[in-house]
Amino acid sequence: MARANEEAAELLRELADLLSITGGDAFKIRAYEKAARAVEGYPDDISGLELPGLRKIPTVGEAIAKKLLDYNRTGTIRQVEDLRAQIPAGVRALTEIPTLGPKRAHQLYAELGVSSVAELTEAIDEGRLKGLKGFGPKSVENIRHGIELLVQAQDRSPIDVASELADDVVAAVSQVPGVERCQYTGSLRRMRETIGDVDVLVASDDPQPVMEAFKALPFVTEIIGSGDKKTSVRTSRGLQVDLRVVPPASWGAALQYFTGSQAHNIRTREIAARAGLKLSEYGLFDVESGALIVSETEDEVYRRLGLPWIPPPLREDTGEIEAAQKDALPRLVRVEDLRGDLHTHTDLTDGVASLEAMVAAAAERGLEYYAVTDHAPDLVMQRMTDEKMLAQRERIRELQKDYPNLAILHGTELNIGPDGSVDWDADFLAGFDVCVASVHSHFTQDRDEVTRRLITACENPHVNVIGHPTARSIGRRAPVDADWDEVFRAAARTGTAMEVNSFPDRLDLPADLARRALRLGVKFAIDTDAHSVGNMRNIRFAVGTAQRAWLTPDDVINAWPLPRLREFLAKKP
DNA sequence: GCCGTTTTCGGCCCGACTGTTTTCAGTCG
Repeated sequence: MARANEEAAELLRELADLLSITGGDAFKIRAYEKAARAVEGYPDDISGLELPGLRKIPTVGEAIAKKLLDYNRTGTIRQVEDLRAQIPAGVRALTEIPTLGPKRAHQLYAELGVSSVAELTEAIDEGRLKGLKGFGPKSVENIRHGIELLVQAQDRSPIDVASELADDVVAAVSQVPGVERCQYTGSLRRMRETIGDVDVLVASDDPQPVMEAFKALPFVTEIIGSGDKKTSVRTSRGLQVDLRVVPPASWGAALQYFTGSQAHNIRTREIAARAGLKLSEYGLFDVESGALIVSETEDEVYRRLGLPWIPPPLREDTGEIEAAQKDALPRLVRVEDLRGDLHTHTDLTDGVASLEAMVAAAAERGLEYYAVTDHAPDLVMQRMTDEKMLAQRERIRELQKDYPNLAILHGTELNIGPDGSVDWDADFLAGFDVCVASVHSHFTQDRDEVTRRLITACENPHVNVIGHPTARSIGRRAPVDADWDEVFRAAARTGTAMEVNSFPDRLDLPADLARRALRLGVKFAIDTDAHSVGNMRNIRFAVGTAQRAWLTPDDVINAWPLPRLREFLAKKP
C-alpha cells in the first residue's frame, strides 16, 4: 500500500475530527471520513496524481481533490494546519475517552482551557467541572472512570482472547430458556485482527431472563448499561461485551446490522433508501406503507437489496458492495480448502512436540501434505547443524511409511540476514522439499535496506515462501519498514509465496498488505507456524485474515493439489 | 463536501441508552 495514501487518509481523518470538535457541518465531516477510507483503499499510489486523477477516486470531488493535491505538493493540507493552530492535539485526544465526544471535548477546552487528558484529570480533581452545563455528577464520574480505562486498556484484545470469551458467552446465554438463537457478531465475526469489544446477538421473545443471566456471568465485573433490548458489561478479561436481544423474526436483519462494519451498513442502508426501503436491525421495510418486507435471514435481506450474501470478512466498504453488484465477489478460501501446512516446527529446535506427534496431528487434521520446517543454523540459539537436519530427513523418510495418505515434506525455516542472504548454500538447500525464509532480527533497518533484503531473499532460487513478512508483533513490535509494492513485485516475478501466519499476535501478512500483494500477482501460503499440536487450531485466524484480503483457493499454494504445489516449489530459473 | 433512473438543489443510515439543559442533545455502535 502506498504510504502517500495512508498519510493523506490520516490527514483527512484528522480534518474530520477537528471539524467535529469545532462544530462543523455533520455531513461535511462524513464526506471527509468517507473520502479517507476511499483514499486508503485506492489501489494506485496517489502521490503522482493531478486533479483529474484524484477526482477518479470514489467520493472525492472537487474540494477534496484540491486538498489531496495540496498534500501531494506540500506534504500536508493547509486547512488541517490551520485547525491544528486553533485546536491543540490534546483536545482531539480527549475524544478517545469513552462517553466524551467532540462536542463536550470542545466545551471543556473553550470554557476551562482543558487541552489534554492530564489537564482534564486535574480539572476534575479540583472540582472545576462543577456547574459546567451538561456535566452533572454522573457525567463527571463517567469521564473520570473513562480516563482510568483509557490509561490501563490502551490496546484492543488479540483475536484469540476475544474469540474464547465470545464462545463462553454464547455457550452460557444459549442455555437460557426462551433463547432461540445466539451468535457473536461485530468485528469478531468479520475476523478483524484485534477486537475492541465482543458483540453477542440473541433471538428471544423474552429478554428479561437473558439479561439477568448475562449480568450474572462469573467474569462480568461491571454493568455499563442495561435496558430491555441491550446490556453492556465489562469483564475480568479486559473486554467489554455488548449483548443485544431481538425478536426471533428479526434475526437476519439484526445479524446483518450488528456484524457491521458501520461503513458497510451505511452503504446497505443507502441502497435500501434509494429503493424506497428502510433497513434497520428489525428488518427491511417499505418506507411508504411501513410494511415489513424481509428480516428472517441475512441472505434474504441482501437479496432483496439486489445483492448476493456478502461474507462478513469483506464487509468493510472497501469494494465489496461494488463487487456484489457486479456479482463478482471472490470465492473466499476456507479452512477446509487447505490441503497442507508449509511452516511447522518440532522439538528439534524450538517446538515443544516431537516430529511423530506433530505428524500424527497433521494426519488428524486430514491434511494431504505437511512440511516440517525447523530453524536453520543462523539462529544460533536453536543449535541446528547440518548433521541434525540430515538425520531428521532420514527419520521423516522412515515415518512416511506409516502415512500412506499424508505426504511428509522436509523443509526448513531459514533466517534472512541483514543483507538478504540465508543460512545454507545452494547445494544444501537443494536437498529440501520446501524452504521458508523469515526475518528474525535487525528490525530497525531503514526502508531501502529492508526492501533490498526481502527482494534478495525472493530472488534466491531455493526460497519458496517468505515467512511472517513484516515480522510485526501485534501490540509489541512494529512491522519492518519496506516498500511493499517493490517486494511484492519481486515475489510475483520470482514465484515466491508470501505467508499469512496464524499466530494471533502475528497475522502476518496483515490483511491490507495481503490484498495489495494479491493485486500485484503474488501467491500465498496460509501456515500455522505451529510449535505445538495446540497451535494448529490457530489456522482459523490466518484464514480469516486471508478472507479479509479477498484470497481465493487459487491464490493459496497450500490449497493446491500436491503435484501443482511441487511445480510451484520447483520454482525459478 | 458529495452526488444524481426521484434531484445540479436538497438531501445525506438508523436506533438505543444515558444524563440532564424536563423534551432532548450527546455519545456510541
